[in-house]
This record gives sequence, structure tokens and C-alpha cells, in this order.
Amino acid sequence: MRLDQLYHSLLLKYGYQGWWPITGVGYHPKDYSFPRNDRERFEICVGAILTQNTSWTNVEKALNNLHNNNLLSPEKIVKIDRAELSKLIKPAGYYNQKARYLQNFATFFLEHRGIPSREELLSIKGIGKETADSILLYGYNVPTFVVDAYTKRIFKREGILDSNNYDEVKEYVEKRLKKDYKIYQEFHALLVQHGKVLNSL
DNA sequence: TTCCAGGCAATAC
DNA sequence: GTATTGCATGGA
Repeated sequence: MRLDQLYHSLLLKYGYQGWWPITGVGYHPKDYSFPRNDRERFEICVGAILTQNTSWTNVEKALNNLHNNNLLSPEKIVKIDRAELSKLIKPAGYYNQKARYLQNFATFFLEHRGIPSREELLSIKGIGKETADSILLYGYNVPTFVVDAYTKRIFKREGILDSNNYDEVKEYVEKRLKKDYKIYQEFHALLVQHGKVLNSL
């Protein structure tokens, strides 16, 4: 199967995914106007960090804890005691590491203006390639493709590309699909959805 | 009970 | 430069 065929067949099978989910809004299929403000942008970045090797349902519990305590802002995150932050994000797992990662990112978010570069994001402790690309693609609508474990697994299964190299898989997609953030957002979300379905078979 | 999820950094070879 | 290992909760 070719790459664009996979994209179209997944879209036909699952429909528009409406990523990235926002608290109080949820998923928003065919609405690409998000994030609508810096508050939503920051929330997406926090979610991207919390979901590292962690199921989204667990991340939602942690996000709700922060939201309900009115702490879902960079100012609050940098100020709060780290042990207190750890406690609130506990459901997301790895909570000691992630509390530190969130404070590292919140500090950057407050000091930095405009769209960050991939290199700037990667220099933050706690932001690796997938998280950096997720932040750029969903938080800033930059057409950069996000590769995750499902992507590699499905590409191999479909005989598209057998590689464990992040940048190689990323470039493969970016050279073959139109550089459109809407398409990259949908495709990554569809690959995750398909990966979940395959796991449940 | 074991397995693993929308990874990352540190360390070991 | 590539391969391991620690980090942790909640659901299947």
C-alpha cells in the first residue's frame, strides 16, 4: 500500500478525528481553528508532555486536576511547589519526572515569544522528538509530522516502510504528503486510532 | 497477575 | 552511535 492510500483509507474508515482534544470542548472534527488562544495552546503542550508513554484517559485525570484547581497556566505551573504539582498529576504516571518537565516547559513558554523552533523545544529537558513535533503540529499548527510507536508499527505492517529511525520515518511522510498542518494532524490522529483498534483485535 | 499506553534522559556497551 | 534501564498509574 502507498502512503497516500493509507491516509485516505483510514480517513474513510474512521472519519475526521478532531485532534487535539481541549478541556470543555473535547475533540473538534473539521474545526482547525484551534488553539484559539494562548491558554488552549499551553494546555495542548501540557497534554503532550503528560501523555508520554501514557494512556490519554490517565492524562485527562491529571489535566482535570490542574484545570479544577485553576492551575492550567504557565504562571501557576512555574510558581507551584513541585511536590504539590506531582501530587496533582499523579494519575498520568512518572509524576516526579513530569512535574519537573512541566516546570521546565512553563519557564520556556513564559520567556519565549512567537513560534518556537524544533531545536529550541528539543533543548528543554523532558521534550524529545515526538513531544516537540506534537507541540509544533497541534499547539502552533506548524506542518511537521509526528511519528509515534503506532506509526512505525502500521507502516511496517502495510509494507510502506520498515524503520525504527524517527527522523527517517518523519522525512518519508513529509516528502510524500502535502505540507499541510491539517493533513498531518488528521493522519497522526488516524494512525493512533487505527493502532488502538489493531491492539484490541 | 501480567502487560502496556499518543516517550524521555541517563547510562552502558 | 545503538542498546538498556528507570520512571508509575490505571485499565484490560
